[in-house]
Amino acid sequence: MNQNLEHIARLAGVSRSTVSRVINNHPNVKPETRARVQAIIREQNFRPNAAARTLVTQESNVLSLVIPQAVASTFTDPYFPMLIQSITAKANELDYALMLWIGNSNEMADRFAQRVLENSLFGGLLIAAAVNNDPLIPYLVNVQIPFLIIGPPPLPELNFIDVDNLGAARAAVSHLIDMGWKRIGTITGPLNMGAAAARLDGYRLALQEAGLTVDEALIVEGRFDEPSGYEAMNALLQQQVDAVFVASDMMAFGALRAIHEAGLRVPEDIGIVGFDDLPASASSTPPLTTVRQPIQEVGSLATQMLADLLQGRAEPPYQKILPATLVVRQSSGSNSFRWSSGGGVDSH
Amino acid sequence: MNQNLEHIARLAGVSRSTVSRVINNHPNVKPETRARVQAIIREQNFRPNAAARTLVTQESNVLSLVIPQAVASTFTDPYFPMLIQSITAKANELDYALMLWIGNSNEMADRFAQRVLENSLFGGLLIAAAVNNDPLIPYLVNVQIPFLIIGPPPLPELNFIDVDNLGAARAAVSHLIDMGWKRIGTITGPLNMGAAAARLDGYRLALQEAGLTVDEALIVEGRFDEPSGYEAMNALLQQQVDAVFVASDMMAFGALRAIHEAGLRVPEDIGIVGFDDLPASASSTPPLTTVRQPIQEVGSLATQMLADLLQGRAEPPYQKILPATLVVRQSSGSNSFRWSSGGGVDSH
DNA sequence: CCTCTTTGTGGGAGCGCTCCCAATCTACTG
DNA sequence: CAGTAGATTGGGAGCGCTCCCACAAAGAGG
Repeated sequence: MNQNLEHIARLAGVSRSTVSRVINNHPNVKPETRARVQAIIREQNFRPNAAARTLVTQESNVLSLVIPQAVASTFTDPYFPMLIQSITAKANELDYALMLWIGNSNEMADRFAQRVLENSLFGGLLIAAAVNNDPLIPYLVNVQIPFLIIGPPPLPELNFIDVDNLGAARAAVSHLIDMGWKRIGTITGPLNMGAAAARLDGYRLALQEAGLTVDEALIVEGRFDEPSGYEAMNALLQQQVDAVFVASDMMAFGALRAIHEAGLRVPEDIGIVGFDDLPASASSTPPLTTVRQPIQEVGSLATQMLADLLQGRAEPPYQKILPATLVVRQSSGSNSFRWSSGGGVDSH
Repeated sequence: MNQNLEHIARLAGVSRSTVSRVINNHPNVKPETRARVQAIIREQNFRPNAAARTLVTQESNVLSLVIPQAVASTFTDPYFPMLIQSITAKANELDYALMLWIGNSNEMADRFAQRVLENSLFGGLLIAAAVNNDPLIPYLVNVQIPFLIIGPPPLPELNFIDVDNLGAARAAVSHLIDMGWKRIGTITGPLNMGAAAARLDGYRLALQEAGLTVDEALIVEGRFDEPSGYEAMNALLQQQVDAVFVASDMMAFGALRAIHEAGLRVPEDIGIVGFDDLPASASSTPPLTTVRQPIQEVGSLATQMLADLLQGRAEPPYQKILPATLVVRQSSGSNSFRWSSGGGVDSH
């Protein structure tokens, strides 16, 4: 039953080698021979054995995307879905297959890393949302598999693509200061993740630059998801903040919910800036001022960069930082007089 | 540089075969030999070559999840993310790696199918959200790769897992009728998808059973996403519907937006029932009455069923239909008097 | 007509692994 | 203490492919 090159070769009256040449589009096959072989291949529904091929060439067209430790909520937030989608799209375009590894908090990180390693057949890896001290990174360095980090790299010499988290956070907080808010708090992501830490640094920097003191009581750590934003905002309301920089839009939605429940209005009573610019952020109540992260571009570029690395078109360390821009809408303050982007019409 | 069994064997002073036995946990290796070999493997950071292994055993621990044609919006809807997450979790648990294939509307379906086929090394496939006439299905049948459909099967004898779309839709619409609504429309999913068609059938059935006529003008086709729900609802408002059964929660959110924009209230003026029971549906305004689909369970079970098939623990056709239950909240009507589930407290 | 290149084709070797069988070693039986 | 079953180990074969080299066939040039 199992077909192989030899089988096709026999049917076409040629040799294994010729069939191989036809499949791999090598030159030096007589056009009519090529046509005959191709016909048989189609007719027999023959697909060359990927394992055998990989074995001999020592390379596969498989990339892996690794998300070391996802919680259930990771997937109600569109960030990862959008990232995954842009990665699969680019991978398909470049003719790579994508292997998806999502770590599970219950599983030991170490065992997970082992499993990923054992199964990533020669391809490269994309690591998203790595936490500090993830055991996978040292393993990979050790084993010399090409890989690229999506986000801030835990070590300086690694390949990575990131957005300018610090700069964008700083711009967001400066904007809140410009809008006249005084007591500005922040809701951070999990601080063992580089992106969350960088955004917090940006927050501190902006306050310092404006000559304001950083009050540690106004810094509350969240988990990037909606419920944690809700909780954190409730804590900040106790601290009488009048504005908040929230490190993700999902948390900002949670914060909005907490603020509304407390009977306060945005942006009349409290100013708020998010981070991500999710599709839903433009139509929240009120529309959210937020930092636009080019999520899809990050995914797409990450894939391209890894392919460059694998195919020798780039040398490590291969690093790129994309800008992230502030999108001013209504949640950060009544702004019709100074930030008149577009029509500048206030909500009715 | 490249390590192999022979290399480890030499270092441990044993043969290739023994190393293989250690790696595969075969019995009949003297405990101290086993320990020595394991030590060397760890020390050398050795990982057996997956391709070679697959080549000889003719089986791999790779499953593929195929989403034949996703649009960008597919991934702002939590349905697929939740499905993917439950599948990866189960796959990891069963020691399978997961390959993810997301079709792209621009790419020819046929070429996509070919690529999937060529790269799915011996493992089985999970097909989600298949559209009718997808060329992948006949290919798979032809090539005899084990696969399982998530959703209604396009052919009767295929392996599949589905939820009772028809029954649940019928219950949802019956509920609207029970709430006293008369002119009940529906927003369907893309009707070339089995699940969408089945939900529409349920809608028709419920109306017929209640002795109501089905008005084709009250049936509007959407694309399962928020914007299409918004558009469809605007069309239905023209038709003066007083209630709507919406085939996905995302579309229901869009419908809610359209209704609010039109200055109408839910559930005072219009009753609405969704489908999916996404996490956000419990906290929408008003909380959405919807059909709870056990998305995660579907993903998890699908993976388990495919593994059963691959490992010969089940014979095709292997089929399962899960119940979906109506969750009554506030959007379907003021219900404190007849559907007093829980406290039955109305919104204040 | 003979050499020399070019084009097209076939077959051997070998990628790293598993599986089978044979060989060896051990421990126990009568 | 021979005899044997069982445990342990080693090496050959072969999975299906690509790559290299050898060779045949077909032109090109003198």
